[in-house]
Amino acid sequence: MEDIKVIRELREIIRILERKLGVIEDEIFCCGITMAQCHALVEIGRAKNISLNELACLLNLENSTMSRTVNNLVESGYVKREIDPVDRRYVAISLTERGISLFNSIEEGMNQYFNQVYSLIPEDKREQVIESLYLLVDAIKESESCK
Amino acid sequence: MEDIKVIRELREIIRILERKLGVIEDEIFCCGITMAQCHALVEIGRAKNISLNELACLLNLENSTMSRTVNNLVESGYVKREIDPVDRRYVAISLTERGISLFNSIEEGMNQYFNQVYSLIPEDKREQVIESLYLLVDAIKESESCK
DNA sequence: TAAAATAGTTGTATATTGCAATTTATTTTT
DNA sequence: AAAAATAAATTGCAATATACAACTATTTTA
Repeated sequence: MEDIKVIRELREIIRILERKLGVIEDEIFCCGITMAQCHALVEIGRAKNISLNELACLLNLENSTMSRTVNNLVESGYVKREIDPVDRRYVAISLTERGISLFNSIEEGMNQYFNQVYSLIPEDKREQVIESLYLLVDAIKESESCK
Repeated sequence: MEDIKVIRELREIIRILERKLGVIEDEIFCCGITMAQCHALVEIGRAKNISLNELACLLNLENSTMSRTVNNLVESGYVKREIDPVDRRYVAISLTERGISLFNSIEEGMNQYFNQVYSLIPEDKREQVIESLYLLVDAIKESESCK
Protein backbone atom coordinates (compact mmCIF):
# COMPACT_ATOMS: atom_id res chain seq x y z
CA MET A 1 0.00 0.00 0.00
CA GLU A 2 3.02 2.20 -0.16
CA ASP A 3 4.06 3.66 -3.46
CA ILE A 4 0.72 4.56 -4.92
CA LYS A 5 2.42 6.63 -7.54
CA VAL A 6 4.70 3.82 -8.64
CA ILE A 7 1.84 1.37 -8.75
CA ARG A 8 -0.14 3.65 -11.03
CA GLU A 9 2.92 3.98 -13.15
CA LEU A 10 3.18 0.21 -13.39
CA ARG A 11 -0.45 -0.06 -14.28
CA GLU A 12 -0.22 2.69 -16.84
CA ILE A 13 2.79 1.29 -18.63
CA ILE A 14 1.21 -2.17 -18.71
CA ARG A 15 -1.91 -0.59 -20.12
CA ILE A 16 0.07 1.06 -22.87
CA LEU A 17 1.93 -2.16 -23.57
CA GLU A 18 -1.32 -4.07 -23.76
CA ARG A 19 -2.73 -1.66 -26.27
CA LYS A 20 0.41 -1.75 -28.39
CA LEU A 21 0.43 -5.51 -28.42
CA GLY A 22 -3.20 -5.54 -29.42
CA VAL A 23 -2.51 -3.28 -32.36
CA ILE A 24 0.43 -5.42 -33.45
CA GLU A 25 -1.67 -8.55 -33.48
CA ASP A 26 -4.58 -6.86 -35.06
CA GLU A 27 -2.96 -4.86 -37.79
CA ILE A 28 0.18 -6.70 -38.64
CA PHE A 29 -0.53 -10.37 -38.43
CA CYS A 30 -4.06 -11.50 -38.77
CA CYS A 31 -4.75 -10.77 -42.38
CA GLY A 32 -7.65 -12.56 -43.93
CA ILE A 33 -9.17 -14.06 -40.82
CA THR A 34 -10.67 -12.55 -37.71
CA MET A 35 -8.71 -12.10 -34.50
CA ALA A 36 -10.67 -14.81 -32.73
CA GLN A 37 -9.91 -17.21 -35.55
CA CYS A 38 -6.28 -16.14 -35.66
CA HIS A 39 -5.81 -16.82 -31.96
CA ALA A 40 -7.39 -20.23 -32.35
CA LEU A 41 -5.35 -21.04 -35.43
CA VAL A 42 -2.10 -20.16 -33.72
CA GLU A 43 -2.90 -22.24 -30.66
CA ILE A 44 -3.89 -25.20 -32.80
CA GLY A 45 -0.71 -24.82 -34.81
CA ARG A 46 1.43 -24.71 -31.72
CA ALA A 47 -0.27 -27.71 -30.17
CA LYS A 48 -0.35 -29.61 -33.48
CA ASN A 49 -3.34 -31.47 -32.15
CA ILE A 50 -5.73 -30.36 -29.45
CA SER A 51 -9.18 -31.07 -28.07
CA LEU A 52 -11.95 -28.52 -28.12
CA ASN A 53 -12.06 -28.02 -24.37
CA GLU A 54 -8.32 -27.63 -24.11
CA LEU A 55 -8.42 -25.02 -26.82
CA ALA A 56 -11.31 -23.20 -25.19
CA CYS A 57 -9.42 -23.24 -21.91
CA LEU A 58 -6.25 -21.87 -23.48
CA LEU A 59 -8.16 -18.99 -25.01
CA ASN A 60 -10.41 -18.46 -22.04
CA LEU A 61 -13.60 -19.00 -23.97
CA GLU A 62 -16.73 -21.07 -23.55
CA ASN A 63 -16.51 -24.33 -25.40
CA SER A 64 -19.66 -23.42 -27.32
CA THR A 65 -17.96 -20.29 -28.59
CA MET A 66 -14.86 -22.27 -29.37
CA SER A 67 -16.80 -24.91 -31.25
CA ARG A 68 -18.30 -22.33 -33.55
CA THR A 69 -15.05 -20.52 -34.17
CA VAL A 70 -13.55 -23.87 -35.09
CA ASN A 71 -16.51 -24.35 -37.42
CA ASN A 72 -15.58 -21.17 -39.20
CA LEU A 73 -11.97 -22.23 -39.50
CA VAL A 74 -13.04 -25.60 -40.85
CA GLU A 75 -15.32 -23.93 -43.38
CA SER A 76 -12.44 -21.74 -44.52
CA GLY A 77 -10.30 -24.83 -44.93
CA TYR A 78 -7.67 -24.00 -42.30
CA VAL A 79 -8.57 -26.62 -39.74
CA LYS A 80 -9.86 -30.16 -39.55
CA ARG A 81 -11.65 -32.19 -36.90
CA GLU A 82 -11.10 -35.87 -36.29
CA ILE A 83 -12.73 -38.05 -33.71
CA ASP A 84 -10.27 -39.59 -31.29
CA PRO A 85 -10.50 -43.35 -31.84
CA VAL A 86 -9.39 -44.08 -28.29
CA ASP A 87 -12.05 -41.99 -26.60
CA ARG A 88 -14.72 -41.09 -29.06
CA ARG A 89 -15.94 -38.16 -27.00
CA TYR A 90 -12.89 -36.19 -27.97
CA VAL A 91 -12.36 -34.32 -31.18
CA ALA A 92 -8.79 -33.90 -32.33
CA ILE A 93 -8.46 -30.48 -33.89
CA SER A 94 -5.52 -29.82 -36.19
CA LEU A 95 -4.41 -27.65 -39.08
CA THR A 96 -4.85 -28.53 -42.73
CA GLU A 97 -2.10 -27.84 -45.29
CA ARG A 98 -3.66 -24.47 -45.89
CA GLY A 99 -3.79 -23.85 -42.15
CA ILE A 100 -0.16 -24.82 -41.68
CA SER A 101 0.86 -22.48 -44.42
CA LEU A 102 -0.99 -19.55 -42.82
CA PHE A 103 0.33 -20.51 -39.40
CA ASN A 104 3.88 -20.51 -40.70
CA SER A 105 3.51 -17.12 -42.26
CA ILE A 106 2.10 -15.72 -39.03
CA GLU A 107 4.93 -17.27 -37.05
CA GLU A 108 7.47 -15.94 -39.51
CA GLY A 109 5.99 -12.46 -39.34
CA MET A 110 5.88 -12.52 -35.56
CA ASN A 111 9.46 -13.64 -35.24
CA GLN A 112 10.58 -11.00 -37.68
CA TYR A 113 8.65 -8.38 -35.81
CA PHE A 114 10.04 -9.32 -32.44
CA ASN A 115 13.48 -9.51 -33.90
CA GLN A 116 13.12 -5.88 -34.84
CA VAL A 117 11.75 -4.90 -31.45
CA TYR A 118 14.56 -6.76 -29.73
CA SER A 119 17.15 -4.99 -31.78
CA LEU A 120 15.64 -1.64 -30.79
CA ILE A 121 16.15 -2.32 -27.11
CA PRO A 122 19.52 -0.89 -26.06
CA GLU A 123 21.98 -3.73 -26.21
CA ASP A 124 23.03 -3.51 -22.58
CA LYS A 125 19.41 -3.67 -21.44
CA ARG A 126 18.15 -6.59 -23.45
CA GLU A 127 18.85 -9.23 -20.89
CA GLN A 128 17.31 -7.12 -18.19
CA VAL A 129 14.11 -6.63 -20.17
CA ILE A 130 13.60 -10.32 -20.64
CA GLU A 131 14.38 -11.06 -17.03
CA SER A 132 11.89 -8.41 -16.00
CA LEU A 133 9.13 -9.87 -18.10
CA TYR A 134 9.66 -13.17 -16.35
CA LEU A 135 9.58 -11.46 -12.98
CA LEU A 136 6.34 -9.71 -13.88
CA VAL A 137 4.68 -12.89 -15.12
CA ASP A 138 5.83 -14.71 -12.00
CA ALA A 139 4.33 -12.01 -9.81
CA ILE A 140 1.05 -12.26 -11.68
CA LYS A 141 1.04 -16.02 -11.32
CA GLU A 142 1.69 -15.73 -7.61
CA SER A 143 -1.08 -13.22 -7.23
CA GLU A 144 -3.46 -15.76 -8.72
CA SER A 145 -2.68 -18.33 -6.08
CA CYS A 146 -2.91 -15.69 -3.35
CA LYS A 147 -6.39 -14.68 -4.23
CA MET B 1 18.94 -11.75 -37.05
CA GLU B 2 21.25 -13.11 -34.40
CA ASP B 3 19.79 -14.60 -31.29
CA ILE B 4 16.88 -16.49 -32.71
CA LYS B 5 16.48 -18.36 -29.48
CA VAL B 6 16.36 -15.22 -27.38
CA ILE B 7 13.89 -13.63 -29.73
CA ARG B 8 11.56 -16.58 -29.46
CA GLU B 9 11.96 -16.37 -25.73
CA LEU B 10 10.96 -12.71 -25.82
CA ARG B 11 8.00 -13.48 -27.99
CA GLU B 12 6.92 -16.36 -25.81
CA ILE B 13 7.09 -14.47 -22.56
CA ILE B 14 5.19 -11.57 -24.08
CA ARG B 15 2.61 -14.03 -25.30
CA ILE B 16 2.20 -15.44 -21.81
CA LEU B 17 1.99 -11.96 -20.36
CA GLU B 18 -0.64 -10.99 -22.88
CA ARG B 19 -2.74 -13.96 -22.00
CA LYS B 20 -2.41 -13.31 -18.28
CA LEU B 21 -3.38 -9.68 -18.69
CA GLY B 22 -6.38 -10.71 -20.74
CA VAL B 23 -7.57 -13.03 -18.02
CA ILE B 24 -7.10 -10.36 -15.39
CA GLU B 25 -9.21 -7.89 -17.30
CA ASP B 26 -11.76 -10.45 -18.21
CA GLU B 27 -12.30 -12.26 -14.98
CA ILE B 28 -11.47 -9.79 -12.30
CA PHE B 29 -12.69 -6.43 -13.40
CA CYS B 30 -15.40 -6.28 -15.93
CA CYS B 31 -18.31 -7.59 -13.98
CA GLY B 32 -21.73 -6.78 -15.31
CA ILE B 33 -20.73 -5.39 -18.67
CA THR B 34 -18.95 -6.84 -21.67
CA MET B 35 -15.25 -6.39 -22.28
CA ALA B 36 -15.85 -4.10 -25.21
CA GLN B 37 -18.08 -1.93 -23.09
CA CYS B 38 -15.65 -2.03 -20.20
CA HIS B 39 -12.79 -0.82 -22.37
CA ALA B 40 -14.93 1.99 -23.69
CA LEU B 41 -16.18 2.94 -20.24
CA VAL B 42 -12.67 3.12 -18.84
CA GLU B 43 -11.41 5.26 -21.70
CA ILE B 44 -14.36 7.61 -21.38
CA GLY B 45 -13.79 7.83 -17.65
CA ARG B 46 -10.14 8.64 -18.10
CA ALA B 47 -10.81 11.25 -20.73
CA LYS B 48 -13.81 12.67 -18.83
CA ASN B 49 -15.12 13.83 -22.16
CA ILE B 50 -14.32 12.47 -25.57
CA SER B 51 -15.60 12.43 -29.13
CA LEU B 52 -16.70 9.27 -30.87
CA ASN B 53 -13.86 9.20 -33.35
CA GLU B 54 -11.26 9.80 -30.69
CA LEU B 55 -12.68 6.96 -28.67
CA ALA B 56 -12.79 4.65 -31.68
CA CYS B 57 -9.19 5.56 -32.43
CA LEU B 58 -8.05 4.87 -28.87
CA LEU B 59 -9.65 1.45 -28.94
CA ASN B 60 -8.71 0.70 -32.52
CA LEU B 61 -12.24 0.18 -33.68
CA GLU B 62 -14.39 1.41 -36.54
CA ASN B 63 -16.45 4.37 -35.55
CA SER B 64 -19.60 2.50 -36.52
CA THR B 65 -18.72 -0.24 -34.06
CA MET B 66 -17.89 2.36 -31.47
CA SER B 67 -21.13 4.19 -31.99
CA ARG B 68 -23.09 1.05 -31.27
CA THR B 69 -21.10 0.09 -28.23
CA VAL B 70 -21.70 3.59 -26.91
CA ASN B 71 -25.40 3.00 -27.62
CA ASN B 72 -25.33 -0.01 -25.37
CA LEU B 73 -23.59 1.91 -22.61
CA VAL B 74 -26.10 4.72 -22.94
CA GLU B 75 -28.98 2.24 -22.75
CA SER B 76 -27.48 0.74 -19.60
CA GLY B 77 -27.24 4.21 -18.12
CA TYR B 78 -23.46 4.41 -17.79
CA VAL B 79 -22.78 6.98 -20.46
CA LYS B 80 -24.33 10.06 -21.97
CA ARG B 81 -23.98 11.84 -25.28
CA GLU B 82 -24.13 15.58 -25.74
CA ILE B 83 -23.80 17.54 -28.91
CA ASP B 84 -20.91 19.96 -28.86
CA PRO B 85 -22.47 23.42 -29.15
CA VAL B 86 -19.34 24.86 -30.73
CA ASP B 87 -19.15 22.34 -33.56
CA ARG B 88 -22.39 20.48 -33.84
CA ARG B 89 -20.82 17.60 -35.73
CA TYR B 90 -19.13 16.43 -32.57
CA VAL B 91 -20.72 14.39 -29.83
CA ALA B 92 -19.24 14.75 -26.37
CA ILE B 93 -19.34 11.38 -24.69
CA SER B 94 -19.06 11.24 -20.91
CA LEU B 95 -19.98 9.10 -17.92
CA THR B 96 -23.20 9.42 -15.95
CA GLU B 97 -23.20 9.18 -12.13
CA ARG B 98 -23.76 5.46 -12.51
CA GLY B 99 -20.90 5.27 -14.98
CA ILE B 100 -18.56 7.18 -12.71
CA SER B 101 -19.36 4.88 -9.87
CA LEU B 102 -18.58 1.79 -11.94
CA PHE B 103 -15.46 3.43 -13.34
CA ASN B 104 -14.23 4.18 -9.84
CA SER B 105 -14.75 0.67 -8.67
CA ILE B 106 -12.88 -0.68 -11.68
CA GLU B 107 -10.05 1.76 -11.05
CA GLU B 108 -9.97 0.86 -7.40
CA GLY B 109 -9.88 -2.85 -8.20
CA MET B 110 -7.16 -2.38 -10.77
CA ASN B 111 -4.99 -0.35 -8.44
CA GLN B 112 -5.44 -2.89 -5.70
CA TYR B 113 -4.58 -5.68 -8.05
CA PHE B 114 -1.45 -4.03 -9.35
CA ASN B 115 -0.47 -3.15 -5.84
CA GLN B 116 -0.48 -6.84 -5.05
CA VAL B 117 1.46 -7.72 -8.19
CA TYR B 118 4.00 -5.03 -7.44
CA SER B 119 4.52 -6.32 -3.95
CA LEU B 120 5.15 -9.80 -5.34
CA ILE B 121 8.05 -8.58 -7.45
CA PRO B 122 11.28 -8.98 -5.46
CA GLU B 123 11.95 -5.64 -3.85
CA ASP B 124 15.35 -5.15 -5.41
CA LYS B 125 13.94 -5.81 -8.89
CA ARG B 126 10.91 -3.56 -8.87
CA GLU B 127 12.60 -0.54 -10.32
CA GLN B 128 14.21 -2.64 -13.00
CA VAL B 129 10.89 -4.17 -14.03
CA ILE B 130 9.27 -0.79 -14.54
CA GLU B 131 12.27 0.52 -16.42
CA SER B 132 12.19 -2.53 -18.63
CA LEU B 133 8.54 -2.07 -19.49
CA TYR B 134 9.33 1.44 -20.63
CA LEU B 135 12.22 0.17 -22.70
CA LEU B 136 10.01 -2.42 -24.31
CA VAL B 137 7.26 0.05 -25.11
CA ASP B 138 9.83 2.45 -26.51
CA ALA B 139 11.22 -0.26 -28.75
CA ILE B 140 7.74 -1.08 -30.00
CA LYS B 141 7.06 2.58 -30.67
CA GLU B 142 10.29 2.90 -32.59
CA SER B 143 9.49 -0.17 -34.62
CA GLU B 144 6.28 1.51 -35.71
CA SER B 145 8.08 4.46 -37.16
CA CYS B 146 10.64 2.19 -38.82
CA LYS B 147 8.10 0.22 -40.72
C1' DT C 1 -22.17 30.00 -52.50
C1' DA C 2 -20.85 25.38 -54.25
C1' DA C 3 -17.74 21.70 -53.36
C1' DA C 4 -15.00 19.20 -50.22
C1' DA C 5 -14.17 17.50 -45.87
C1' DT C 6 -15.49 15.92 -41.28
C1' DA C 7 -18.23 13.55 -37.43
C1' DG C 8 -21.37 10.56 -36.58
C1' DT C 9 -25.25 7.23 -37.53
C1' DT C 10 -27.64 3.55 -39.89
C1' DG C 11 -28.17 -0.60 -43.17
C1' DT C 12 -26.52 -4.99 -43.86
C1' DA C 13 -24.11 -9.13 -43.12
C1' DT C 14 -21.18 -12.03 -40.49
C1' DA C 15 -18.79 -13.35 -36.31
C1' DT C 16 -18.44 -13.67 -31.38
C1' DT C 17 -20.06 -14.62 -27.05
C1' DG C 18 -22.32 -17.06 -23.17
C1' DC C 19 -25.96 -19.73 -21.05
C1' DA C 20 -28.73 -23.66 -21.14
C1' DA C 21 -30.24 -27.84 -23.13
C1' DT C 22 -28.98 -31.83 -25.73
C1' DT C 23 -26.33 -35.73 -27.72
C1' DT C 24 -22.91 -39.11 -27.58
C1' DA C 25 -19.47 -41.66 -25.21
C1' DT C 26 -17.11 -43.22 -21.14
C1' DT C 27 -16.59 -44.15 -16.26
C1' DT C 28 -18.33 -45.11 -11.79
C1' DT C 29 -21.55 -47.04 -8.71
C1' DT C 30 -24.61 -50.31 -7.20
C1' DA D 1 -23.94 -55.96 -16.13
C1' DA D 2 -27.37 -52.26 -15.76
C1' DA D 3 -28.14 -47.69 -13.96
C1' DA D 4 -26.33 -43.39 -12.70
C1' DA D 5 -22.94 -40.02 -12.95
C1' DT D 6 -19.56 -37.73 -15.52
C1' DA D 7 -17.37 -35.80 -19.54
C1' DA D 8 -16.72 -33.79 -24.37
C1' DA D 9 -18.73 -31.63 -27.77
C1' DT D 10 -22.58 -29.57 -30.37
C1' DT D 11 -26.79 -26.94 -31.00
C1' DG D 12 -30.64 -23.53 -29.83
C1' DC D 13 -31.13 -19.03 -28.60
C1' DA D 14 -30.40 -14.15 -27.86
C1' DA D 15 -27.49 -10.35 -27.31
C1' DT D 16 -23.42 -8.11 -28.72
C1' DA D 17 -19.46 -6.95 -31.64
C1' DT D 18 -17.51 -6.05 -35.88
C1' DA D 19 -16.58 -3.96 -40.45
C1' DC D 20 -17.76 -1.96 -44.82
C1' DA D 21 -20.54 1.05 -47.28
C1' DA D 22 -24.05 4.37 -47.73
C1' DC D 23 -26.07 8.22 -45.70
C1' DT D 24 -27.13 12.68 -42.85
C1' DA D 25 -25.81 16.79 -40.75
C1' DT D 26 -22.45 20.22 -40.11
C1' DT D 27 -18.45 22.94 -41.01
C1' DT D 28 -14.51 24.40 -43.95
C1' DT D 29 -12.49 25.80 -48.03
C1' DA D 30 -11.96 27.26 -52.53
